[in-house]
Amino acid sequence: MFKKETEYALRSLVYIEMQNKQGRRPGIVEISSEIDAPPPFTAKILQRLVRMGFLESMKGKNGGYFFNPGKPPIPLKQVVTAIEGDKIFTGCGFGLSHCDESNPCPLHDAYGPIRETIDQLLSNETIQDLARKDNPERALSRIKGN
Amino acid sequence: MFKKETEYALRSLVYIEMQNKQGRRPGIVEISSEIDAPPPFTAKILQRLVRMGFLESMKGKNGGYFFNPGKPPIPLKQVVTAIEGDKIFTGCGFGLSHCDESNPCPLHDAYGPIRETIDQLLSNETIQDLARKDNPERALSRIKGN
DNA sequence: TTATTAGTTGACCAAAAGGTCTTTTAATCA
DNA sequence: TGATTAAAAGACCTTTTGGTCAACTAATAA
Repeated sequence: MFKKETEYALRSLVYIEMQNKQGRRPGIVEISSEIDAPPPFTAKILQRLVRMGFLESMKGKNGGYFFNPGKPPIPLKQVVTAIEGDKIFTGCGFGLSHCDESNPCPLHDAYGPIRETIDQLLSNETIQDLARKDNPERALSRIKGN
Repeated sequence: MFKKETEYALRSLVYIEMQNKQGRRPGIVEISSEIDAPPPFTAKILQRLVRMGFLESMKGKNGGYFFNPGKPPIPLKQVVTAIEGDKIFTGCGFGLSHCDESNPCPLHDAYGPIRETIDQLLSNETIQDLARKDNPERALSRIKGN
């Protein structure tokens, strides 16, 4: 569904939000270990997310990653489009150009609802929603990757 | 949604079926041009599909690709899994392992229906269905890629 | 004010996906 | 049978994705 970079980004953000709510600012080593991702790759991805304004970071002792509590919750769609673009929300399931209601490709009618469902889910769910879904211990035990 | 190889495979198969129904056996040059894919890459993909038994080919004059009319229609899911595996039908949308009903990851409940919809569509639709969806001229004009 | 902690940066490497090219093999028709 | 047509096969190349590494910079606490 998503590429690795997007998966790691989503998992990192959810984990960081969970820790922030406990008053902690997790660092790269902790985050990458908890979400089961390679530390240097995780660092690179988080740097990008910081530059794009999704979250903030602090160097030095007690440093780490954290969300600006003043900002609104972040829909998953924002993260996905920032990393992968909007092809998944607009593109044709069959890989065809010139595919719309008036000139549908053979798969258009069938694929439309799928695209709709994906779009709605990722528009409505936020990082903060996901971090809230469970109590922290249970969520933590299941956020590990494959 | 799919990788290029899968897209080209599906488009090639639909085009070949459409031509077969007109009593023709299209070759690589014709197919790749009609579906807007690179000829050598298309050749490679079709060779694989032939080896996997999805269709047959003939060398020499009047040669080309064709389906064995005795075989049953081919669900899109068969082609997709043969090329990409079944990750799209079984994997977790969030990229997590250990994700099932009894131990759901944060996205599990929301993603389930999407996976279901995709699975059903690709299980029910066949190459032959798609080739039948329109009259050949209209279908041909819209099967071109992006 | 310096040692330590922790994020930043950019160059680099490896694997997979996407794509090309050349040689060989097989079928058919003149 | 030989010329022609068209697929088969495999080596090779390029780009993207995934991932690593080492040097650098900033914050802070002792």
